[in-house]
Amino acid sequence: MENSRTSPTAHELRVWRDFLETGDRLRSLLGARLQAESGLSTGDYAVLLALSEAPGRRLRSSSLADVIDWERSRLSHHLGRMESRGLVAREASAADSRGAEVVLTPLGASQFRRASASHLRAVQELFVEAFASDGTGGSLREVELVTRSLRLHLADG
Amino acid sequence: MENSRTSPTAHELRVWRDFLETGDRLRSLLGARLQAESGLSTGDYAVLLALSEAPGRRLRSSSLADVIDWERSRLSHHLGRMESRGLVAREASAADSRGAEVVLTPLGASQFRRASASHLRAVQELFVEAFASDGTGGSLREVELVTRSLRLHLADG
DNA sequence: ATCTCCTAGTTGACATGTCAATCATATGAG
DNA sequence: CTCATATGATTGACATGTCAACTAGGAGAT
Repeated sequence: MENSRTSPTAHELRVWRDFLETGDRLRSLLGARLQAESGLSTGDYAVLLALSEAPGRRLRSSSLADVIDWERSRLSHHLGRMESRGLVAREASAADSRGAEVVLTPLGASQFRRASASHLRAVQELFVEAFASDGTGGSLREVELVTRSLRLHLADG
Repeated sequence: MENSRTSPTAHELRVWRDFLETGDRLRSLLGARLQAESGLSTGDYAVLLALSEAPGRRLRSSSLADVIDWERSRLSHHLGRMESRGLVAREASAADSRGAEVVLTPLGASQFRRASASHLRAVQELFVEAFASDGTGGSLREVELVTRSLRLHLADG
Protein backbone atom coordinates (compact mmCIF):
# COMPACT_ATOMS: atom_id res chain seq x y z
CA MET A 1 0.00 0.00 0.00
CA GLU A 2 1.61 3.24 -1.02
CA ASN A 3 0.15 5.95 1.12
CA SER A 4 1.66 8.87 3.09
CA ARG A 5 0.50 11.59 0.74
CA THR A 6 1.77 15.04 1.56
CA SER A 7 -1.57 16.87 1.19
CA PRO A 8 -5.17 15.99 2.03
CA THR A 9 -7.59 14.95 -0.70
CA ALA A 10 -10.55 17.20 -1.43
CA HIS A 11 -12.75 14.95 0.65
CA GLU A 12 -10.39 14.91 3.62
CA LEU A 13 -10.20 18.66 3.42
CA ARG A 14 -13.96 18.97 3.51
CA VAL A 15 -14.10 16.72 6.56
CA TRP A 16 -11.46 18.87 8.19
CA ARG A 17 -13.20 22.14 7.47
CA ASP A 18 -16.52 20.77 8.74
CA PHE A 19 -14.87 19.48 11.86
CA LEU A 20 -13.23 22.84 12.47
CA GLU A 21 -16.33 24.93 11.82
CA THR A 22 -18.61 22.73 13.87
CA GLY A 23 -16.23 22.84 16.78
CA ASP A 24 -16.03 26.63 16.55
CA ARG A 25 -19.78 26.88 16.44
CA LEU A 26 -20.23 24.67 19.47
CA ARG A 27 -17.69 26.63 21.51
CA SER A 28 -19.22 29.89 20.53
CA LEU A 29 -22.77 28.81 21.41
CA LEU A 30 -21.68 27.41 24.75
CA GLY A 31 -19.63 30.50 25.51
CA ALA A 32 -22.48 32.84 24.65
CA ARG A 33 -24.90 30.92 26.84
CA LEU A 34 -22.50 30.84 29.74
CA GLN A 35 -21.95 34.56 29.46
CA ALA A 36 -25.66 35.31 29.18
CA GLU A 37 -26.77 33.09 32.01
CA SER A 38 -23.99 33.69 34.51
CA GLY A 39 -21.92 36.67 33.45
CA LEU A 40 -18.80 34.50 33.33
CA SER A 41 -16.54 34.02 30.32
CA THR A 42 -15.24 30.58 29.45
CA GLY A 43 -11.88 31.71 30.79
CA ASP A 44 -13.42 32.68 34.11
CA TYR A 45 -15.16 29.32 34.17
CA ALA A 46 -11.97 27.36 33.54
CA VAL A 47 -10.20 29.17 36.38
CA LEU A 48 -13.07 28.76 38.81
CA LEU A 49 -13.52 25.11 37.90
CA ALA A 50 -9.87 24.32 38.54
CA LEU A 51 -9.92 26.16 41.86
CA SER A 52 -13.15 24.58 43.00
CA GLU A 53 -11.70 21.13 42.33
CA ALA A 54 -8.43 21.90 44.15
CA PRO A 55 -7.85 20.88 47.77
CA GLY A 56 -8.61 23.89 49.94
CA ARG A 57 -9.98 25.69 46.88
CA ARG A 58 -6.55 27.21 46.38
CA LEU A 59 -3.66 26.62 44.00
CA ARG A 60 -0.23 27.99 43.34
CA SER A 61 -0.44 30.24 40.35
CA SER A 62 1.80 28.09 38.19
CA SER A 63 -0.01 24.87 39.12
CA LEU A 64 -3.22 26.54 38.09
CA ALA A 65 -1.60 27.50 34.80
CA ASP A 66 -0.59 23.85 34.29
CA VAL A 67 -4.04 22.52 35.14
CA ILE A 68 -5.87 24.71 32.65
CA ASP A 69 -2.97 24.78 30.21
CA TRP A 70 -2.56 28.53 29.96
CA GLU A 71 0.57 30.61 29.61
CA ARG A 72 1.51 32.19 32.88
CA SER A 73 1.27 35.71 31.63
CA ARG A 74 -2.20 35.08 30.32
CA LEU A 75 -3.21 33.74 33.70
CA SER A 76 -1.62 36.66 35.47
CA HIS A 77 -3.58 39.19 33.40
CA HIS A 78 -6.78 37.23 33.80
CA LEU A 79 -6.38 36.80 37.54
CA GLY A 80 -5.93 40.53 37.84
CA ARG A 81 -9.26 41.10 36.18
CA MET A 82 -10.98 38.37 38.19
CA GLU A 83 -9.49 39.68 41.41
CA SER A 84 -10.85 43.12 40.71
CA ARG A 85 -14.28 41.55 40.32
CA GLY A 86 -13.87 39.77 43.66
CA LEU A 87 -13.98 36.24 42.23
CA VAL A 88 -10.52 35.18 43.43
CA ALA A 89 -7.84 36.53 45.75
CA ARG A 90 -4.08 36.27 45.62
CA GLU A 91 -2.01 35.58 48.72
CA ALA A 92 1.73 35.26 49.22
CA SER A 93 2.87 31.65 49.43
CA ALA A 94 4.17 30.49 52.81
CA ALA A 95 6.53 27.92 51.31
CA ASP A 96 8.14 30.04 48.61
CA SER A 97 8.03 33.78 48.93
CA ARG A 98 8.26 34.21 45.19
CA GLY A 99 5.04 32.30 44.76
CA ALA A 100 1.44 33.41 44.85
CA GLU A 101 -1.53 31.33 45.89
CA VAL A 102 -4.82 31.87 44.19
CA VAL A 103 -7.84 31.39 46.39
CA LEU A 104 -11.49 31.04 45.48
CA THR A 105 -13.49 33.69 47.32
CA PRO A 106 -17.00 32.97 48.63
CA LEU A 107 -18.35 35.19 45.88
CA GLY A 108 -16.35 33.28 43.27
CA ALA A 109 -17.57 29.97 44.67
CA SER A 110 -21.18 30.99 44.59
CA GLN A 111 -20.97 32.44 41.08
CA PHE A 112 -19.29 29.27 39.96
CA ARG A 113 -22.00 27.07 41.44
CA ARG A 114 -24.71 29.00 39.66
CA ALA A 115 -22.79 29.03 36.40
CA SER A 116 -21.95 25.38 36.67
CA ALA A 117 -25.54 24.20 36.86
CA SER A 118 -26.51 26.12 33.76
CA HIS A 119 -23.34 25.24 31.90
CA LEU A 120 -23.80 21.53 32.51
CA ARG A 121 -27.33 21.80 31.17
CA ALA A 122 -25.94 23.48 28.07
CA VAL A 123 -23.30 20.78 27.55
CA GLN A 124 -26.03 18.19 27.87
CA GLU A 125 -28.30 19.92 25.38
CA LEU A 126 -25.77 21.03 22.80
CA PHE A 127 -23.19 18.25 22.95
CA VAL A 128 -24.41 15.07 24.62
CA GLU A 129 -27.85 15.11 23.06
CA ALA A 130 -26.38 15.47 19.61
CA PHE A 131 -25.36 11.81 19.94
CA ALA A 132 -28.36 10.51 21.82
CA SER A 133 -30.63 10.16 18.80
CA ASP A 134 -31.37 7.15 16.61
CA GLY A 135 -28.63 5.22 14.86
CA THR A 136 -28.13 7.45 11.86
CA GLY A 137 -25.27 9.57 13.14
CA GLY A 138 -22.29 9.29 15.43
CA SER A 139 -22.54 8.03 18.97
CA LEU A 140 -20.73 9.17 22.07
CA ARG A 141 -18.58 6.07 21.70
CA GLU A 142 -17.44 7.32 18.32
CA VAL A 143 -16.64 10.71 19.76
CA GLU A 144 -14.41 8.95 22.23
CA LEU A 145 -12.62 6.97 19.55
CA VAL A 146 -12.10 9.98 17.35
CA THR A 147 -10.85 12.10 20.23
CA ARG A 148 -8.55 9.36 21.40
CA SER A 149 -6.97 8.94 17.98
CA LEU A 150 -6.35 12.63 17.72
CA ARG A 151 -5.04 12.98 21.25
CA LEU A 152 -2.60 10.12 20.85
CA HIS A 153 -1.49 11.36 17.46
CA LEU A 154 -0.80 14.85 18.76
CA ALA A 155 0.99 13.61 21.86
CA ASP A 156 4.14 12.50 20.05
CA GLY A 157 4.19 14.32 16.69
CA MET B 1 -36.62 4.30 28.02
CA GLU B 2 -36.52 7.22 30.37
CA ASN B 3 -33.82 9.52 29.22
CA SER B 4 -33.54 13.31 28.77
CA ARG B 5 -31.43 13.90 31.83
CA THR B 6 -30.69 17.52 32.53
CA SER B 7 -26.95 17.14 33.22
CA PRO B 8 -24.23 14.96 31.72
CA THR B 9 -22.98 11.90 33.57
CA ALA B 10 -19.39 11.86 34.77
CA HIS B 11 -18.42 9.83 31.76
CA GLU B 12 -20.13 12.11 29.28
CA LEU B 13 -18.45 15.04 30.93
CA ARG B 14 -15.05 13.44 30.55
CA VAL B 15 -15.72 12.78 26.87
CA TRP B 16 -16.74 16.41 26.49
CA ARG B 17 -13.67 17.78 28.22
CA ASP B 18 -11.38 15.55 26.18
CA PHE B 19 -13.11 16.58 22.99
CA LEU B 20 -12.75 20.23 23.89
CA GLU B 21 -9.12 20.04 24.96
CA THR B 22 -8.04 17.98 21.99
CA GLY B 23 -9.71 20.39 19.62
CA ASP B 24 -8.00 23.32 21.30
CA ARG B 25 -4.68 21.59 21.09
CA LEU B 26 -5.07 20.82 17.42
CA ARG B 27 -6.04 24.40 16.58
CA SER B 28 -3.19 25.78 18.56
CA LEU B 29 -0.60 23.50 16.95
CA LEU B 30 -1.88 24.24 13.46
CA GLY B 31 -1.98 27.96 14.18
CA ALA B 32 1.53 28.01 15.55
CA ARG B 33 2.87 26.15 12.53
CA LEU B 34 1.09 28.40 10.12
CA GLN B 35 2.47 31.46 11.86
CA ALA B 36 5.98 30.07 12.01
CA GLU B 37 6.12 28.87 8.42
CA SER B 38 4.31 31.69 6.69
CA GLY B 39 3.94 34.64 9.03
CA LEU B 40 0.16 34.47 8.65
CA SER B 41 -2.36 34.07 11.47
CA THR B 42 -5.30 31.73 11.09
CA GLY B 43 -7.46 34.82 10.68
CA ASP B 44 -5.30 36.06 7.83
CA TYR B 45 -5.51 32.61 6.30
CA ALA B 46 -9.30 32.47 6.46
CA VAL B 47 -9.58 35.84 4.76
CA LEU B 48 -7.06 35.01 2.05
CA LEU B 49 -8.62 31.62 1.43
CA ALA B 50 -12.09 33.09 0.94
CA LEU B 51 -10.74 35.77 -1.39
CA SER B 52 -8.65 33.36 -3.41
CA GLU B 53 -11.71 31.16 -3.95
CA ALA B 54 -13.91 34.09 -4.97
CA PRO B 55 -14.52 35.01 -8.61
CA GLY B 56 -12.14 37.81 -9.52
CA ARG B 57 -10.39 37.30 -6.20
CA ARG B 58 -12.60 40.01 -4.75
CA LEU B 59 -15.63 40.11 -2.47
CA ARG B 60 -17.95 42.66 -0.97
CA SER B 61 -16.96 43.14 2.61
CA SER B 62 -20.21 41.79 3.99
CA SER B 63 -20.18 38.73 1.72
CA LEU B 64 -16.71 38.01 2.95
CA ALA B 65 -17.95 38.29 6.50
CA ASP B 66 -20.71 35.80 5.70
CA VAL B 67 -18.36 33.35 4.02
CA ILE B 68 -15.96 33.16 6.92
CA ASP B 69 -18.69 33.74 9.51
CA TRP B 70 -17.16 36.77 11.23
CA GLU B 71 -18.81 39.83 12.67
CA ARG B 72 -18.46 42.77 10.37
CA SER B 73 -16.61 44.91 12.85
CA ARG B 74 -14.11 42.15 13.45
CA LEU B 75 -13.55 41.88 9.75
CA SER B 76 -13.22 45.63 9.39
CA HIS B 77 -10.50 45.80 12.03
CA HIS B 78 -8.71 42.81 10.59
CA LEU B 79 -8.85 44.11 7.02
CA GLY B 80 -7.32 47.35 8.24
CA ARG B 81 -4.36 45.46 9.62
CA MET B 82 -4.04 43.26 6.54
CA GLU B 83 -4.32 46.27 4.26
CA SER B 84 -1.47 47.97 6.07
CA ARG B 85 0.62 44.87 5.43
CA GLY B 86 -0.28 44.99 1.76
CA LEU B 87 -2.13 41.65 1.68
CA VAL B 88 -5.48 43.04 0.56
CA ALA B 89 -6.84 46.32 -0.75
CA ARG B 90 -10.21 47.96 -0.33
CA GLU B 91 -11.99 49.67 -3.19
CA ALA B 92 -15.30 51.50 -3.35
CA SER B 93 -18.05 49.37 -4.81
CA ALA B 94 -19.40 50.40 -8.21
CA ALA B 95 -22.88 49.04 -7.53
CA ASP B 96 -23.47 50.46 -4.07
CA SER B 97 -21.42 53.40 -2.95
CA ARG B 98 -21.85 52.43 0.69
CA GLY B 99 -20.11 49.17 -0.03
CA ALA B 100 -16.48 48.23 -0.09
CA GLU B 101 -14.87 45.55 -2.16
CA VAL B 102 -11.97 43.64 -0.77
CA VAL B 103 -9.37 42.59 -3.32
CA LEU B 104 -6.53 40.14 -3.02
CA THR B 105 -3.27 41.88 -3.89
CA PRO B 106 -0.50 40.07 -5.76
CA LEU B 107 1.49 40.05 -2.54
CA GLY B 108 -1.47 38.57 -0.67
CA ALA B 109 -1.96 35.93 -3.35
CA SER B 110 1.66 34.88 -3.28
CA GLN B 111 1.82 34.76 0.51
CA PHE B 112 -1.36 32.72 0.51
CA ARG B 113 0.03 30.22 -1.99
CA ARG B 114 3.14 29.68 0.08
CA ALA B 115 1.15 29.41 3.31
CA SER B 116 -1.37 27.11 1.74
CA ALA B 117 1.12 24.48 0.73
CA SER B 118 2.60 24.29 4.18
CA HIS B 119 -0.77 24.47 5.91
CA LEU B 120 -2.16 21.60 3.88
CA ARG B 121 0.86 19.54 4.81
CA ALA B 122 0.17 20.33 8.46
CA VAL B 123 -3.50 19.37 8.18
CA GLN B 124 -2.42 16.11 6.61
CA GLU B 125 0.12 15.36 9.31
CA LEU B 126 -1.78 16.51 12.37
CA PHE B 127 -5.36 15.69 11.45
CA VAL B 128 -5.73 13.26 8.57
CA GLU B 129 -2.93 10.97 9.64
CA ALA B 130 -4.39 10.66 13.11
CA PHE B 131 -7.05 8.45 11.52
CA ALA B 132 -4.93 6.65 8.98
CA SER B 133 -3.50 4.10 11.40
CA ASP B 134 -4.60 0.54 12.19
CA GLY B 135 -8.11 -0.25 13.34
CA THR B 136 -7.74 0.62 17.02
CA GLY B 137 -9.02 4.17 16.90
CA GLY B 138 -11.43 6.33 15.00
CA SER B 139 -11.46 6.57 11.25
CA LEU B 140 -12.12 9.55 9.03
CA ARG B 141 -15.56 8.09 8.41
CA GLU B 142 -16.28 8.33 12.11
CA VAL B 143 -15.11 11.92 12.19
CA GLU B 144 -17.65 12.62 9.48
CA LEU B 145 -20.47 10.95 11.39
CA VAL B 146 -19.64 12.71 14.61
CA THR B 147 -19.34 16.07 12.91
CA ARG B 148 -22.57 15.56 11.04
CA SER B 149 -24.50 14.70 14.19
CA LEU B 150 -23.20 17.79 15.91
CA ARG B 151 -23.78 20.06 12.95
CA LEU B 152 -27.36 18.91 12.47
CA HIS B 153 -28.06 19.14 16.17
CA LEU B 154 -26.74 22.69 16.40
CA ALA B 155 -28.56 23.81 13.29
CA ASP B 156 -32.02 23.82 14.86
CA GLY B 157 -31.46 24.02 18.62
C1' DA C 1 29.34 35.10 51.54
C1' DT C 2 29.12 35.81 46.57
C1' DC C 3 28.57 34.44 42.07
C1' DT C 4 25.74 32.39 38.65
C1' DC C 5 21.85 30.32 37.11
C1' DC C 6 17.05 28.91 37.63
C1' DT C 7 12.22 29.59 38.75
C1' DA C 8 7.71 32.35 39.92
C1' DG C 9 5.23 35.83 38.73
C1' DT C 10 4.24 40.45 36.81
C1' DT C 11 4.34 44.01 33.46
C1' DG C 12 4.05 46.61 29.03
C1' DA C 13 3.50 46.70 24.24
C1' DC C 14 0.90 45.23 21.00
C1' DA C 15 -2.45 41.82 18.19
C1' DT C 16 -6.95 40.34 18.24
C1' DG C 17 -12.10 40.07 19.46
C1' DT C 18 -16.72 42.10 21.01
C1' DC C 19 -20.06 45.56 21.63
C1' DA C 20 -22.38 49.82 20.96
C1' DA C 21 -22.29 54.13 18.55
C1' DT C 22 -21.62 56.51 14.37
C1' DC C 23 -21.58 57.91 9.41
C1' DA C 24 -22.94 57.75 4.80
C1' DT C 25 -25.73 55.97 1.53
C1' DA C 26 -29.85 53.40 -0.18
C1' DT C 27 -34.83 52.61 -0.27
C1' DG C 28 -39.71 52.90 0.28
C1' DA C 29 -43.94 55.57 1.92
C1' DG C 30 -46.35 59.67 1.38
C1' DC D 1 -39.26 65.27 -3.66
C1' DT D 2 -38.64 64.45 1.41
C1' DC D 3 -38.70 62.09 5.31
C1' DA D 4 -38.19 57.94 8.10
C1' DT D 5 -35.91 53.90 8.25
C1' DA D 6 -32.77 50.15 6.86
C1' DT D 7 -28.21 48.72 5.33
C1' DG D 8 -22.89 48.66 4.67
C1' DA D 9 -19.13 49.67 6.80
C1' DT D 10 -16.06 51.98 10.12
C1' DT D 11 -14.74 53.57 14.63
C1' DG D 12 -13.67 53.76 19.64
C1' DA D 13 -13.73 51.72 24.03
C1' DC D 14 -12.60 48.00 26.15
C1' DA D 15 -11.82 42.59 27.10
C1' DT D 16 -8.73 39.18 26.00
C1' DG D 17 -4.35 36.81 24.24
C1' DT D 18 0.77 36.62 23.06
C1' DC D 19 5.49 37.76 23.41
C1' DA D 20 9.51 39.53 25.38
C1' DA D 21 11.46 42.06 29.16
C1' DC D 22 11.75 42.54 33.86
C1' DT D 23 11.74 41.85 39.16
C1' DA D 24 12.42 39.05 42.98
C1' DG D 25 13.53 35.20 45.37
C1' DG D 26 15.66 30.24 45.60
C1' DA D 27 19.71 26.84 45.06
C1' DG D 28 24.15 25.14 44.07
C1' DA D 29 29.26 25.76 43.40
C1' DT D 30 33.21 27.73 45.25
